[in-house]
Amino acid sequence: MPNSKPTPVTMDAVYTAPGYLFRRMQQIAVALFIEECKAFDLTPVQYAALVAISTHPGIDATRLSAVIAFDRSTLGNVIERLQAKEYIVRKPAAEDKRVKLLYLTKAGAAVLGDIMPSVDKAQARMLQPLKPGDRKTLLSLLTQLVDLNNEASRVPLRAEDALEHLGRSG
Amino acid sequence: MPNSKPTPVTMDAVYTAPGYLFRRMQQIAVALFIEECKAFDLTPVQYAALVAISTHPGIDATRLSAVIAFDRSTLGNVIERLQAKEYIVRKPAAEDKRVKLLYLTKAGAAVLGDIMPSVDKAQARMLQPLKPGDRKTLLSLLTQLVDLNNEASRVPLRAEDALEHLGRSG
DNA sequence: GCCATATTGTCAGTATACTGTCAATTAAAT
DNA sequence: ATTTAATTGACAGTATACTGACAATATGGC
Repeated sequence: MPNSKPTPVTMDAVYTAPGYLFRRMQQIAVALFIEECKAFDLTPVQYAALVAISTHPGIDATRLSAVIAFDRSTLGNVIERLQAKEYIVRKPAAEDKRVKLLYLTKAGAAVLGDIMPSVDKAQARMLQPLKPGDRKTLLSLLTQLVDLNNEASRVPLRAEDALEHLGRSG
Repeated sequence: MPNSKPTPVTMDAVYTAPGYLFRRMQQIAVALFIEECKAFDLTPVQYAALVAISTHPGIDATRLSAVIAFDRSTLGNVIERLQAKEYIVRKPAAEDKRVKLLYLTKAGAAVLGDIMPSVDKAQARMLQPLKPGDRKTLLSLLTQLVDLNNEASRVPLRAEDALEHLGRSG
């Protein structure tokens, strides 16, 4: 045995791990979103939920969680907060007493229209430090990776689920 | 005004936003870490903290938060849990009554050595779906982006802060 | 129609994260 | 030396996230 010493642990075990880098970028992305959108009192998660409800009026919570890939448990609280801010309303479904359907209010539609430029600014800022070509490359690889790893998270994205609610009385 | 209609909102406003993609990848990264490391009862955050304490024995909580770029408030709870698992100990500093210095226990060093292969497996799995060349490209761009956006988060990474504790009695 | 199964929303429990605040303590200014 | 400012660890409050469980309700096989 020429060398039986254990490999010394360095911080590179953390700094070069993709998981650590994704965590950092998520922190940075949220910070930039909050900073650019501080006039609107909406978090990134609440924004995504609003967009999905706007795109799929009358969707229910379970479908919504599949469409934006957020945990159903978590989403309950998000919906409560959006309701408290009077950006959405919940109406019980006619043919299924378990289900509550989600709709944007006028105020919700208004805030969604108003916040868009700030959201775009935040999204642009987080890629800003890269050269334009690199931005495209990163976005492309990131999109592929999220798609190819879709099943790995607890709540895989099921965009097509959004259409199911159209069969309801919605 | 040739067209005064508002732009219709689609889910692309969410799906193509880098912030959303980073959130998804973070969810996926944590899920894969937990799955690969379920035998060890360590979260990604706890793992990073253990590595940092191993690399910088006698570091204090504030320095630790700078070294792994975690919020100081959050880190308090993380340290408590690592202490409860008896992977670290806290000793009051001699020359500064406010400070508590952090050290790995034997059990902490052992679990860190044992968990490494599983951590590596998890990190490899999350990039696995990409071609090897694309993995390198993504990792390179991600590393650059995190570095260039360092100041944007509440707790920027300050790797050099780790050296300050060497001036203590530690 | 009845029973096993699945779905829906909800909740309790744990673990990150960030904001803001605080007391104790130390360092800096003068 | 005394006032001022900064640092440290802690805490309360809010907001994601995930696990596992639950009652109410629907649905399927038979």
